[in-house]
Amino acid sequence: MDEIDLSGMDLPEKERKILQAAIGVFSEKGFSASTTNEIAKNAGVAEGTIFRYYKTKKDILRGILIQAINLFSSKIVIGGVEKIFGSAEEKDLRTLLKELLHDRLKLVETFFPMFRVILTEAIYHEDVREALYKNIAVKAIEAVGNLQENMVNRGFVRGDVSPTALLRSAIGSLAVLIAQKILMGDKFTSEEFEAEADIAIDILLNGLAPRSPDSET
Amino acid sequence: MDEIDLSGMDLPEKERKILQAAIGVFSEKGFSASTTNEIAKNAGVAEGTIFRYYKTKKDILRGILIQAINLFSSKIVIGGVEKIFGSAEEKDLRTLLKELLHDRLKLVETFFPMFRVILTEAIYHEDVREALYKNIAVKAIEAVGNLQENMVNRGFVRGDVSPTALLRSAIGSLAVLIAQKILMGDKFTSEEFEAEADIAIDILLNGLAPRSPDSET
Amino acid sequence: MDEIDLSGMDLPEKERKILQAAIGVFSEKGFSASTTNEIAKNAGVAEGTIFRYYKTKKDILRGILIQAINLFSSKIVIGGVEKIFGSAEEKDLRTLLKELLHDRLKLVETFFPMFRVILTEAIYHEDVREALYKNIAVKAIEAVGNLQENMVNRGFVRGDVSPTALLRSAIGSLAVLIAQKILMGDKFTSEEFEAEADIAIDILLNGLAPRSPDSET
Amino acid sequence: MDEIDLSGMDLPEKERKILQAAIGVFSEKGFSASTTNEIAKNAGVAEGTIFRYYKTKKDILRGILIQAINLFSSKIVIGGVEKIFGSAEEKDLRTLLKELLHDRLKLVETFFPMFRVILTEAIYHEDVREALYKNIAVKAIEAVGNLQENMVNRGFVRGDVSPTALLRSAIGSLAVLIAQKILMGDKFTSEEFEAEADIAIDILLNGLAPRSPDSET
DNA sequence: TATGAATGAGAATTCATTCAT
DNA sequence: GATGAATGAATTCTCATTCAT
Repeated sequence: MDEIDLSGMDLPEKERKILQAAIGVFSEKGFSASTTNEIAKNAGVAEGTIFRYYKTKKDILRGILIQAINLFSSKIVIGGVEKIFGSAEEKDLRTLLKELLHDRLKLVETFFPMFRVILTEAIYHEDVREALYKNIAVKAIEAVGNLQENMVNRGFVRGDVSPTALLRSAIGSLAVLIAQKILMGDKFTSEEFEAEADIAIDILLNGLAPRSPDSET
Repeated sequence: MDEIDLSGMDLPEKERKILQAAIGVFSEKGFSASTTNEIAKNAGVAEGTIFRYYKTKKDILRGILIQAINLFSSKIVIGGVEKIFGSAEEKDLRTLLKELLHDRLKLVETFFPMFRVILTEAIYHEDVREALYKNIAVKAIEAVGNLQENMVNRGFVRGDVSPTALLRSAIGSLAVLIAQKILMGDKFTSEEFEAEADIAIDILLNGLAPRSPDSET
Repeated sequence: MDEIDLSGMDLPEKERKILQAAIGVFSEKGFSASTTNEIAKNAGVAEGTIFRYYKTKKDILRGILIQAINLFSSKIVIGGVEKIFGSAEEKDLRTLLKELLHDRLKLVETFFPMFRVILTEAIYHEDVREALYKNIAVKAIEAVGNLQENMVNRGFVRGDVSPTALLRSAIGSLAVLIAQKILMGDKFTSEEFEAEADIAIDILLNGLAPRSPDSET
Repeated sequence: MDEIDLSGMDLPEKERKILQAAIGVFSEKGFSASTTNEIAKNAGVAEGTIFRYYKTKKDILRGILIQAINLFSSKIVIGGVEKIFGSAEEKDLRTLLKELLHDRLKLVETFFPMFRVILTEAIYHEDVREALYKNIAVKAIEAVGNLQENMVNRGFVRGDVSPTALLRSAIGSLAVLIAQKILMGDKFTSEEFEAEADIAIDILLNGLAPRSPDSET
């Protein structure tokens, strides 16, 4: 659950180790409760070395945020969505959403420590929210906008709602499920999760209201 | 947005002041970054006094959590839902959900500092999640279960999903909206929020998929 | 040589101890080379206690400077001069200067650690010089101005030079001697010092140039 | 005001740069507050290089002191005095002292950073004072002794005081003026300085006491 | 020889907690 | 009970010095 792979981001060897260790420690205890001493130990460097790369403890956090935004914005997060929806000519939306859910779950699991750090910061700091919004949310909305027309044409989604609303509802439905799986994983067997996922997607697609009898055939 | 009223929970005057101040300070900076000195100042008591009521700083947090669970579990949180759904014989589900959304938004706004503290703790601590789950989630699911039969009979909701799933989807849809409103409030005018709320509820009720043409008449 | 008595300046017991210790340590090693740990030890308080009274190490220095200016400005420094010159109707200038020299020497010896600290700071910091100038030099020049008319009338000093010039020359002549005594004290027996002092005062009064023969009788 | 020229002292290129940079930095912040990192930067060498030439930071200071003593002892300090007093057969003492004052002022201005460093060290360290005394003061006294007989014969100075006393009084009178000019230069216009210098020299020559009326004619 | 990354001992500062009043 | 001064362990950060390249 530790050891996020940052090797893609070409940082000096030591800096990467420090960042990686910091993500682990911050994620475990939160920023303020973490000590540079512990980060140094986990990174396998001297405490002083940390401060060659990051002027202050706070700068480490900033470093993490920057990496996170790089990581989540274009390449992985948005890219993943586009790959799933772009390549899948033949699949119906239900299948696509299921794939998406699993993909996102894996993403969150992989980057869980980083997520936790960022989430906490976002909860407390306007400027972090702002940065996430600008760098991730805006791009995601754009990406959904691009997909939507195609989806509408294929009869997959309603055409009468904005990409924002569409995205929000999808995120809401899936995020709650993912959060539950991640945070209370031990209450969920895999099969249960699959079943719950199917239901959640069904509700997302068809709504809570009963279908009018004739439309179900 | 400050000054949560805990007067219902009969605590010694000073203790209440301390808790209230602590909620404010923890909410602003997080637990670890907050100092007992600042709490004392905000509470208008001497620093030493805090330690008459709470053996350690951590105990203050525990005190907040206990209050929070009391507050959120039965009376306010679940109670609110029951009142809305119970009393409203004549309204349709769309209206009820709208009312619920506004009620929950007001709740979150009122208790925002407390929420923030609890949320952060829940993110980091299994035992807090456990406590919240047992004391709040379980009750909420029960409450929804009780409502559901009635709703199904009135043709408001599908009868083929569990209360858990139902609750999860509803929470997902509405929570994202509330979070957005709370955290990025300045990007939302009231009218925009109303419009977005209507759409979110519509999606929640009817789904993302296009209704089959004949069912719309 | 340590233990400056600051008891006149009513400071809290602990604060006085800290200040006193700081003067000693700063004087011995200079500000930057001194550690708060050593100050605390010398003051007999915990290191943390220092920071209840002075937010930063630098503030301790500021505290010393303030005390020093209080001490040196009115009461002791200027006051001493006035007492010597004011009360002594019958004595000639030579005697007065001798008394002054001894008084100043004692003053410098008593406050040597404080002196050293202030001197070093003054050498490096414009603002300290400014403060000393405004609070001490200006007053001293005034005081000399007040004395001068009386002196001129009694035929003791020339009336054709400004108080500033007069003060400067007097300080120059005496300060070098005092500095030598303080810094190289072990090269000076008391008798030698007295002899040198007499000569220095004679030169100050009569100049380096040979007196014109007739004026010597 | 920076950039002391040490090129006379044949040191390896890098070593000279390091010393020069160190003088600048030490002079600005004092020894303890200066960092080898900053010295390296100012010298345009790597931090490690410093330690090839000087085993410790303290050794850099020692290096400066050695240079300073070389510089000030024979050549510049004493030499300057001898040149002024030796060559000037026709001038009177007032003129000579004026020339000396200007020469010394220029000297102090030129070597101000070095001066500041040495002065601070001398204030704190007996051994530095000792070194300065032996290498500079003793030679200066000798030099003055050599001049004095000639001066006395020409009716310029009193013959009844020791070279030491003579030197001390001269230094006292002129040093105060130079210090004031250097440290509070902005309070002095050039003309004011000249006027003050004339007065100081007059007092040094003729004393503070009024000349006996008949001797002035 | 020169470099500069890495080190770790040591410095200033913070803060929960204690306790005499 | 309430206070707030005092504590000192713990924390962040600095910097002279070393050493592999």
